[in-house]
Amino acid sequence: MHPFIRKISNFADISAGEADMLLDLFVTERDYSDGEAVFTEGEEQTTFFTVLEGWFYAYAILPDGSRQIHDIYHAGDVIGLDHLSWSQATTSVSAASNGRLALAPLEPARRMMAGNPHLSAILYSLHMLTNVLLLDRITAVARLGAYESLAYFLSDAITRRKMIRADYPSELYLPLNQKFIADCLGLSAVHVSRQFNKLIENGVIRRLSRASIQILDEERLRKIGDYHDRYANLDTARFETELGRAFQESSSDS
Amino acid sequence: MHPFIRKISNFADISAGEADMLLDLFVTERDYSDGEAVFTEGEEQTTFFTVLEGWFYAYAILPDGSRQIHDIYHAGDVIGLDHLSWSQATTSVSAASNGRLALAPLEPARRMMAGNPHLSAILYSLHMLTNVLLLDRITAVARLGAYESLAYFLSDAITRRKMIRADYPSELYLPLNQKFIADCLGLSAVHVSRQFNKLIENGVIRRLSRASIQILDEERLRKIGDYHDRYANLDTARFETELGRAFQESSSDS
DNA sequence: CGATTTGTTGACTGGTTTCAACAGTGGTGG
DNA sequence: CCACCACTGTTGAAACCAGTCAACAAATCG
Repeated sequence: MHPFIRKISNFADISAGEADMLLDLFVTERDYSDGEAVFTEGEEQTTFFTVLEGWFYAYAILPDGSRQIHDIYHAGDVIGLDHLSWSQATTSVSAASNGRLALAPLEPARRMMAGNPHLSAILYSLHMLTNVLLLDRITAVARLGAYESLAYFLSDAITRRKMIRADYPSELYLPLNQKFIADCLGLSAVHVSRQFNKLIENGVIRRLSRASIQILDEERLRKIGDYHDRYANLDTARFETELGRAFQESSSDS
Repeated sequence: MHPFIRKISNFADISAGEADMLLDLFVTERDYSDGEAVFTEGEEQTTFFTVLEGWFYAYAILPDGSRQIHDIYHAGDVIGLDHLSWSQATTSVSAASNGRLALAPLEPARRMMAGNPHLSAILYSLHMLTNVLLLDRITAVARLGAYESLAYFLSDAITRRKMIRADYPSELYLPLNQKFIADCLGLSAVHVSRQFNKLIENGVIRRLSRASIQILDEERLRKIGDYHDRYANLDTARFETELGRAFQESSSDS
């Protein structure tokens, strides 16, 4: 199944026809190599994206040259929905590994959203979800120490992986170097290294290879990072019945 | 003019009829006194809100008892739009001063959004705006020092005030104590006090009374906090013409 | 006017950064 | 296949920023 549809079906019922409508928006695919820029802050935008394969990330560069990473995108995630409201990108996005994106021009997407309020509602909900997750991240970054903050980061990475494969194994493949993680959390790479080893010492995780770790005690990791699983609490029933029905009624009304 | 409409008209053309449709959603008004809870994380929700008067804020309490403030709401801001997707509140909201809210039940709101894609698009855009602002806040909190971070906070407060009155004076009324600001930025109250005085020493701001300050050098303040005015860059023309038109066409099509 | 809350100041502590040197790893080309 | 090189992660020492604690001052409220 297409990763985008797989992700959506985690929290919303979507018919085969609707899935096709969504996928029809993505008229182009493109490969990116590790480190390649997808777009840069300020550039004029005419498409949005979904990740087919690989890791991508959004970031900003500060006046002093340091980098703040805003978000990491895995297979199935949507990139650049904000291009619907800003013609110019508000952040920069690059590839964190070799990968592949599907591109959807904005115009047909706008029409599709207008014509299909149910799908529109799903995208709306997806957007709210990222918003709530962002608030959790602010909390983690602003109020937790480096050790806890890193635990939060890893918990989130696991949870997001599980969205794509429920039976995701306890090995977590993380093709992100420690400078990268540091720039997510507002820490220094050196300190991330220390906290990483502290998690290993405490028996919470184990290193399998350079780019992958094994989670030994997932529950403890989540507790350290005070991680709330917002996906689980997303009220899909309500969303489907009330919001979806309201939209569907109205579109068949007129 | 109603503060909610005044805020929206800052970045979207809205007809008198549409404004009335929106305002009709708010069937109740209620007064809150300083410190009173509007709702608490986990509580079942059946309405969303807009601020008529006073200051409100969203926050979370961490396991160690510390508080992270997620957002501050002024007159015209919307509270609890996420209740459309979660039946239970994901954060807590309280009054930061005496104030007044207008309440809108969710059901009619859903129907209105489904039936009027133009208004729906406006709300969608409003949501994207808060999302982009959140990313800026993460950057400020995670990567800037306390001095810069405070400058960011004040810049944002000014900008948001100006959304309601373009001719807003250089005096900024801030009925928020320093512990409150500290909890926004993930700092200690003591340290906020020190950075505040540093801004005063440097001639950037001046204290008028306990609860209000005067901005002496607004541009410098923004520069210190690396503040980007996202409202200014919101592409209203594109939003109005393309997205609005697409929605309007489709609703008159069928 | 006294009581409570809020802001200020100083000394101390602790977490995090920075710098520098080094080790391990992977990749590349000879 | 090996030698070399670049990149990434590790470790220690020192500096720095921010937190904590405590005492006090100032403002606000009843």
